[in-house]
Amino acid sequence: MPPPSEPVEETERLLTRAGGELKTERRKRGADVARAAIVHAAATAFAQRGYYGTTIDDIARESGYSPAAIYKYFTNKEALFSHLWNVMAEQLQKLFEESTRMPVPFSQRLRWLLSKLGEILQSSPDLLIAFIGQRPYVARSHPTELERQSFRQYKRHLMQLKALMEQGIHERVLGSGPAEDYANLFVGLLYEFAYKWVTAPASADLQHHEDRVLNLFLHGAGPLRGGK
Amino acid sequence: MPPPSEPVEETERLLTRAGGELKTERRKRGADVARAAIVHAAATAFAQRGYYGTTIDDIARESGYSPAAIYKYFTNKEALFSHLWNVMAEQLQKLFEESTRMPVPFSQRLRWLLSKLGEILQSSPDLLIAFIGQRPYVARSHPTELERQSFRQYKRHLMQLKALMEQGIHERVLGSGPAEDYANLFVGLLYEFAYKWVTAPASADLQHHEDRVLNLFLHGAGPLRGGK
Amino acid sequence: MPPPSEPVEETERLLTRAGGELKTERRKRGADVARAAIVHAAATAFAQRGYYGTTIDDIARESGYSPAAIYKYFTNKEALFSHLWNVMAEQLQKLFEESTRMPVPFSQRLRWLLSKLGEILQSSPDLLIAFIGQRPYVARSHPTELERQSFRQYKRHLMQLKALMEQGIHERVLGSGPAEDYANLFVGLLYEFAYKWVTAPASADLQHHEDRVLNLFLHGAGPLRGGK
Amino acid sequence: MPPPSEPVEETERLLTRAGGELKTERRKRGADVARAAIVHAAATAFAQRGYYGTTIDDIARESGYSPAAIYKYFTNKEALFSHLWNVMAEQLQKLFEESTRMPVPFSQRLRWLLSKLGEILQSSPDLLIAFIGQRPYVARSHPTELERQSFRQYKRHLMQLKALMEQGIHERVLGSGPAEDYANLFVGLLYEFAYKWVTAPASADLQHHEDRVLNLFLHGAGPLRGGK
DNA sequence: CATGAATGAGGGTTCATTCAT
DNA sequence: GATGAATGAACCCTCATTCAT
Repeated sequence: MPPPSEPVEETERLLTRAGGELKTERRKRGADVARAAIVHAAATAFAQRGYYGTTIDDIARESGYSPAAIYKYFTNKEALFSHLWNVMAEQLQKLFEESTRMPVPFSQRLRWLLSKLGEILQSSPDLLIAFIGQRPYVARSHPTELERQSFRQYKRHLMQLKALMEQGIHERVLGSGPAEDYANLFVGLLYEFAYKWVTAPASADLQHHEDRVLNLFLHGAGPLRGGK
Repeated sequence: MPPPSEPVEETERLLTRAGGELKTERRKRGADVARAAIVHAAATAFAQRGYYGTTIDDIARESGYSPAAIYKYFTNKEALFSHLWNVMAEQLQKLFEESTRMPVPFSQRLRWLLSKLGEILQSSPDLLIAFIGQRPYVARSHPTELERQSFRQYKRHLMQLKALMEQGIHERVLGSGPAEDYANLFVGLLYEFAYKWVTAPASADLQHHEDRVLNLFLHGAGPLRGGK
Repeated sequence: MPPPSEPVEETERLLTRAGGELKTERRKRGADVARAAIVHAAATAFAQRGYYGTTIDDIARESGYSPAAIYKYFTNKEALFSHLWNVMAEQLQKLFEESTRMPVPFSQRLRWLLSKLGEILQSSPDLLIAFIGQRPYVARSHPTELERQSFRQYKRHLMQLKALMEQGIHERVLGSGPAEDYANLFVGLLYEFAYKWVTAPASADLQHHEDRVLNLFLHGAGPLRGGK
Repeated sequence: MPPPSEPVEETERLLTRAGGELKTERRKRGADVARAAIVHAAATAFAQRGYYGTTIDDIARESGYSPAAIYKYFTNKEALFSHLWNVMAEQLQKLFEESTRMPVPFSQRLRWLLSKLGEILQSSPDLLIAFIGQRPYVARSHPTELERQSFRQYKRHLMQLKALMEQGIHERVLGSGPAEDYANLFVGLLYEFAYKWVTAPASADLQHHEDRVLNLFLHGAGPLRGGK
C-alpha cells in the first residue's frame, strides 16, 4: 500500500522540458503517465502558489486526475512536495559533485557548473523556484520534518561547494579566504540571479547572465585591479 | 471600521529590543500597549512558524489578548503581517536612502550601512527573517496583494541600492560594471549571511561577519592581485 | 487551547433525564448550555448509530450547533465519545464501590445495586447502550487507545464486583465457587437484561426485571430444591 | 450480476480449522479457492478490527487477491460481512435445534450443547467474535438491513433456546421460572465466558470453562442448598 | 478469472473571522 | 476596550466501489 517511491531520476527525466520525448515503451503505461502528470502539475502549482497556497484539489485539477488518484502515488501532500524537492536537490547535488571531479582547470569547471545551472533554470524553472522557496523555512524554531530535511540538504550543498572552492584556492584561481565564504557568495549570487531571471526572464539571454555572475563571483564589485 | 493604520514608526520603536523603554506618556495607553503586544507576538510567531504556520490564536495567546482583540487593531491576518513587513521594509528603505546621502566617502558609507544592518539583525532577527522569508513569493504567477506589494518594495530597495552603487562607481571605489549587478550582489550577500548568522548565531561576532561580507562584496572570491 | 475537561459529574447531572432542571445559575451560561447540548446529542447519536456510524455533522445538527463548535469543547470525535463513556464508567464504578461498603447484609446490598442500575437504565438508556456497545471491541488484536481504555475499565469493574462477591461468599449468602465466576455471571445477566429491556422497554416494569435477575443470579435455572 | 450466494455450508466447511481437507473434487477449483481465501481473510480481519475498522483493501491484501476480485464474489462489503455472520448464525441455529431433538436426558443435551459451542470457540474464535460483536447494534433506532437481520436472528436463537429450556422444565431438571429467562441466562453466560476465554485464552482449558458455565447456569451464585 | 487504475462521496478537522455582550 | 462564543468555508485524506482490459 505504501506508494512505490519510484527512482527520482524517472521523474526528473519526465519533468525536464528539454528531453521529454516520453518514449512509448511498452511499460505499464497508465500509472507512469498519471504519475508524471501529477508530478508535473504539482511542480507548477507549488512554484506558483507555494506549499501552503497549493491545494491537492489544485494539483488534481491541473493534472487531469482526481484528488484520490494523487494519493495512489504519494502518501500525502508533504510527500509529494518532498519528492519534487528531492528531485531538484539530487540534481544539484550531482552537479556539484561532478564539478569537483572534472579533470580540467578550476575556472573551466566553474563555467561548466554555471552553464549547467543555467540549463536547469531554463528547463525546469518551476521546480527550481519551488526548491529555492523552501529555503527560508530553514531557520524555523519548530521545523517540520520537511523543513529539517531541507536544512540538512542545504548544508550538504554548501559542503560540496566548499570542497569545490577549496580546489579553486589550491589552484590559486581563488583567494585564500575561507572556502566557506566563497561557497556562500556563490549561493547568494545563484539565488539572487535565479530570481532575477525568473521574475523577468526576457531581460537578457541566459549566457549573459552567467557571465555576469561569474564575473561578480571572481572579482566582486571593486574596480579591476592591478596592472590594468 | 478599518482600524486606523498607525504610523509605522511607532511600532518600529516598540519592537526594537534595544530602546524599548515604553515611556508612560500621556496617551491612550491601553490601546498602545495592546497593539504593541500584538505586534510583538506576531513578529515572533511569524518568524518562527511562517505566515501559514501561524494562527491568529497563536498570536492572541502569545500576546495575552484575545483573537477578537487583534481585529480591533488590524483588519485581518494579512494586514497584520503586512504591517510587520512594512515596518522592516521602511526601516531598510530609510537606511538605504540615508546611506546615499551621507557626506563621506563611499566606502565609509558602505561600512556604515553594513553595521546598521547588523544592528537590525541583532535587535530584531525575528522580523528580519519574516521579512526575507517573504521574498520567494515574489515570483508567483498569481500573487496576492501582499505578494505584489512585497515585489514592489523589493524592487524599490534594489533601485535605492543601485543608486548607491552608482555613487560608488562614480567615486571609482567600485568597478564600471552595471550598478544593478552590484546591487544584486549586495542583496545576495546580505540574505545569505543573514541566514547564516540566524541559523548559527554563535558562529562569530557580528562585526566579523560584516567584514567578510564587505570583503566579498568588493573583491569577490578571486585572489588578491598583483602589485598590492 | 486544550478544551477544558470539565468534571464528569457535571455532564452526568445534565444528562440525567430525571433531575435535569438545569438550574438557571448565573454561571457563564452559554458555554455550559452548549456543552450540555452537544454531550446530550452525542449520547443519543452514538447510542443509535454507534461510534463509526455517527458523524460529527450528525451530532452538530442534533445539538443545534455547528461542527466547529464541537471542537471548542472536545479535541476530537474520540475524545467526545471517550468522555461519554467515562461518565458512565465512573458512575458504575462508584456504584460498585459503594455497594461493597454498605453496612447492611449482602443480599440487601445486591438489591440496592440492582435497583440503582435500574435507575441508570431508565434515566440514561442512551448512555448505557453506548457504553455496553463498546465492550465487543475489547478483544481486538490492534486496539485503539479508546479500546485499550475500555478494556482496562472493564476489568476494573470486574475486580470491583469480584470484591463484592467475595463478601457474599464470606457472609455465606453465596456459594464457595470462585468469586470471579460470580462476577462474570452478574455482568452477563446485566448486559443481557439491559438489552432485553432496551429493545423492548414496555415488556414489563423495571422492578420486575430486577427481581428476575436477582433470582437467576442466586439460584440459576435449576429447580428449587429440597425441604423448602 | 448479483454474485451467486453459494450455500453457506461450503464456507463453513472451508473455514473450520479442524476438518478443512479441501478435497480436490471435480469442481471449478479456482473460484472456490479464491472465495475461501477471501472469506477466511475477511473473518480474521473483521474479528480483529471490526466491521468499520476493516477496509476492503485489508481483506484483499490478506487474502492475496485484489479488491476487485472480492466484488466478484460478494456484492459489497456488507454482503461479505453478512455472509460470515450467517455462517455462524446457522451453525448455532443448527446446534440449538439439534440439541432439542436429542433423545437423551436434558442435562446430557445441555452438556453436549456446551461442548459443541466450545468446539466452535476453539475452531473459529475469529468468526465467533465477529458474530457476537454484532449484537450491540441490535438496539439501534435506525438499523441498517444488516442490523435488522441480526436482530431477527438473535430472537430466533432465543426462541430456540427457550424451546430447549421448556424441555428442561418439563423434565424437572430446571425450575419452573419462565423458560425465556433461562434462555437469557444461558446466552448471557455464553457471551460473557466466550469473551473471557477469547481475551485470555490460556486461562484454563476449555472443558473446565464449560463445567463452570454449566454449574453457574444450573445453580447460580447461591450456596449449595438443602440436604443434598 | 483477475486486476490495475481511477473516482465520488463524504468524514474529521482547522482557522480566519464576526458579533452580541 | 475586550472577549467569549460561534461559524462558514475549506482542506486533507479515506474508502467502497466500478470498469476497461
